[in-house]
Amino acid sequence: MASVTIRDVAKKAGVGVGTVSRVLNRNPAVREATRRKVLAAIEELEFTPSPIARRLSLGKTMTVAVIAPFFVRPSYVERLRGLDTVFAESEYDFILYNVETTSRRDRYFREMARSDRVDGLLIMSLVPTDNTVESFMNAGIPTVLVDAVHPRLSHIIIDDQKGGYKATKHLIDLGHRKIGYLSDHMYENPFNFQPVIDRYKGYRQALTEAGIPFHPEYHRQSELSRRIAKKVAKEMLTLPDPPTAIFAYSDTQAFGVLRAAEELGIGVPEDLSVIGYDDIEISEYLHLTTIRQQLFQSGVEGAKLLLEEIDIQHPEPREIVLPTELILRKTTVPLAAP
Amino acid sequence: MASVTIRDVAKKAGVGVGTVSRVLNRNPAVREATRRKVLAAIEELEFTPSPIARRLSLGKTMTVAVIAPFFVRPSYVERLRGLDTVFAESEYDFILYNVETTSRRDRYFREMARSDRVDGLLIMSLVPTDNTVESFMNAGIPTVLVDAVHPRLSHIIIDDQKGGYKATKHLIDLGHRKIGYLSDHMYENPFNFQPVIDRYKGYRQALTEAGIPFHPEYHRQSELSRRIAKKVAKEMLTLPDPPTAIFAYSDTQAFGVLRAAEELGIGVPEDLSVIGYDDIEISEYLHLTTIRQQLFQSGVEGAKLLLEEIDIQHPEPREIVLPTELILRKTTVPLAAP
DNA sequence: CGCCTATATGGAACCGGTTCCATTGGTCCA
DNA sequence: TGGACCAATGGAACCGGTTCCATATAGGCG
Repeated sequence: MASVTIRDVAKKAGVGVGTVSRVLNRNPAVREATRRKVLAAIEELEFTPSPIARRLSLGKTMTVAVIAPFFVRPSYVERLRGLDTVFAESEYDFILYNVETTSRRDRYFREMARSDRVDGLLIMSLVPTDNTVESFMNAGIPTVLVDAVHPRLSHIIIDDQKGGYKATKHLIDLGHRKIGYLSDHMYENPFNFQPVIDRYKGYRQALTEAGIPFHPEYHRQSELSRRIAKKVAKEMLTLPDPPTAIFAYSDTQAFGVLRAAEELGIGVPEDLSVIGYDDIEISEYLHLTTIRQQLFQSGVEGAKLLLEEIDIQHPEPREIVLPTELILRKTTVPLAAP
Repeated sequence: MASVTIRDVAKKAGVGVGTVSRVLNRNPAVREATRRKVLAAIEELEFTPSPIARRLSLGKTMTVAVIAPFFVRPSYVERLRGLDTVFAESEYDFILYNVETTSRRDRYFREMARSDRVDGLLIMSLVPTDNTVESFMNAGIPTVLVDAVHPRLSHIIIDDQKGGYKATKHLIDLGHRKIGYLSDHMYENPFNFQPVIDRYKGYRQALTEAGIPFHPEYHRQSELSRRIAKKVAKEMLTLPDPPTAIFAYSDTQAFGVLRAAEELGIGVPEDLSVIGYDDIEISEYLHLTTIRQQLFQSGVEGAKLLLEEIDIQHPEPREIVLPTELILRKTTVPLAAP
C-alpha cells in the first residue's frame, strides 16, 4: 500500500518529476494546463508527499525542539500553551524535551547541537553555558530563550525585578515595615533560575528605597512546595519580632504561608498580610493578592521570535521584556495601628 | 562545519560505506580491527549520523505523535508526564498535538494517517470514528488510546464507572440518601468523553443498589469551571428539598460546590458532604475528600503499550484498566440525625 | 595441497523528495 | 524569414543513510 511516489505521479501525468515537484511547491513557472494534469494524477493516485524525503533533500527538519524543566508546574504549562498556539499555525512541529535533572538538561543540549536534528531550539527557564551557546551557533541552530537570559541569544523575559519590587512596594505602601520574603533556594539552585535572583533584588530595592533596613531573619528560602513553605513560614512567624507581612516567591508557597498562619492562630489579613506571585488559577478562588505574569504571552512571543530567526540568516539577539501586574485581592490590608 | 558523511568516514578509514554503517548499527559481522579503525575515523572527523537520512532509508520516523485535548488541565498534564518518562528512555521522540476544537482533532487525525509521518500514535481521551481507525490500520500505524475506548485499538482506561460508584457508595455508607451529582455535560459533549458517561453510570448503579430512587433534580450538569459549577450548585442547594451530599465530577467543580455552600451559609461538612474526583494537587490543601485516579500511571502504561505495538506486527488489541482509590479527607461526614 | 564454505567487506542501488542544467518550443522584433 | 530570447519542462544528480549482492579472504577438512 501507500508509497505512491512523485515518479508514479510523473509517469501517470506524462510529465517529468521536476514538474510534479514544482506543482507541489506552487512554483509559478508551470503552465496552467500542465498543472491541472499533474493535480489530476495526484488526485487519482491519492498521492501525498513524504515529509521525510522532503526534509532530507531540503536539509531541514521542519521541527523545533522545546526544552523545558518540570513541565507539570502550572506556570510552565501556561507558557507551553502559548507556544502551542503559534507552532500549530506554522508548518513546524515541536518536540517537547522535559528536563528534571541537570544531566538530562546537558544530554539534550548536546544532542540538539546537531545541525540537522532540529531547525530551531526554544529553551525555557534554563541558561545554557557559553560553550553550549557556542555549539548551537556553530551548528547554525537558531535559539531563543524564554524566561532566561544570555547575551548572545534572543530572549523573552518577565520583568521579575520590577515584579518583586511591586509586591514589596505594595506592602510598604500599606504601612508595613516588617516584611518577610519567602523565596526559592538562591544558592542551591542547580538550574540557576534567573527569576530567583531578580525577585530578590526587587525586594531589596523596595526596602532600600523606603529606608527600611534588610533583616536577614526575614528572608527565608524554601523549595516550591506548600508543605516546606509552611514549615519555613512558621519559623519566620514565631520569631520574637515576627513580620507583619510576607511576600512569597510563588502562589504555591503563599498557600503554605496562609496555612502556617492558620495553624498558629494568626489572622490573615488582619494580623498578617500575604502576597504571592504567578496568579495561578486557584489563587483567585482563595482570594490571594498576587503578582500576575504574562505567562501565556511569553510563550507566544517566544515562538514567534524563533520562527522569525529561523527565516533570517544572522539575527541580532533581541530582548523582549513583559510587564507584571499587581492583582489586588483580600490577603493584604493596611497595617493596623499598634 | 557539519555535514561529515558516512562516505567521508569510509574514505578516511579506508573501508566501504557499508562497513561504516555496520559499525554504527553494531552489526557483529565486523572484525574487531576494522571496527576500531572505523571508530577512530569517526572520532577524528567528529562524525555524527544524520537522523533524517536514517529515517528515509529505514522508512521509519522514530517519532510518535501524542494527540491530546486541552493539555492545560491538571489531569492531562499528569498523564503527559507519565508518557514523557517512558518515551525519554526510548529512542523515540514525541510530538504533542494539542486539540481544542473538533476541527483541529479531525485535521490531526487526517494528517497522521500518512504511513510515514509518524511510527505510532497515542490518542488521549478522544474516540476516533470507525473510519478514522480504518485509515490508521490501512496506513499500518500502531495506535493506542489512553482514557478512551475503541474495540479495535489497545487502550488504557481508568475504571470510571467503579470510581463513580465508589464516590456515591461512600456517601450512602455515611447515611446520605439525598445525593446530588454535579457532572460534566453529557449531551453537549462534542468529544464524547467516555468518563462522563461512566461516572454517571456508577452513580446510578450505587443508588439502585441501595434502593434509592434517582431524582432528576439532583443531577445537574456544568462545564469544568469553578464559576459555573458554583452557579449550578447553588441551584441544587436552593431546591425545596436540597441534597445532603454532593458528588462532583471533578475536584475543580467540587471547589465550586464548596464556594456555593459557603455563600449560602451552608456548613461543610456538618450540613453538606462533598466529594470530588481526580485528587489534583490543591485538593489535599483544601481537605477535599475525593477519588484518586492513577493518571501518571495511565501515561506510563500507554506509552509502554505503544512501544510494544510498534515492535510487533499485528498486535491483538489489549485493554488495561487502572483502579481508583477513595481518599478520605474532611469534606464528608456521616449524615447528622435529623 | 586443493576444494569448499563461512566470514568479512566493498560498493551500487535505493529511499522519495528538490534543484539545477540542458533542451524544446514559441514569441517578438528587425 | 531568421535570429535572439524567454518560458516551460524533462531528468540526472543529489541529500546521507541502509541493504543486499558480489567478491575476496581465511579457515576447515579430507
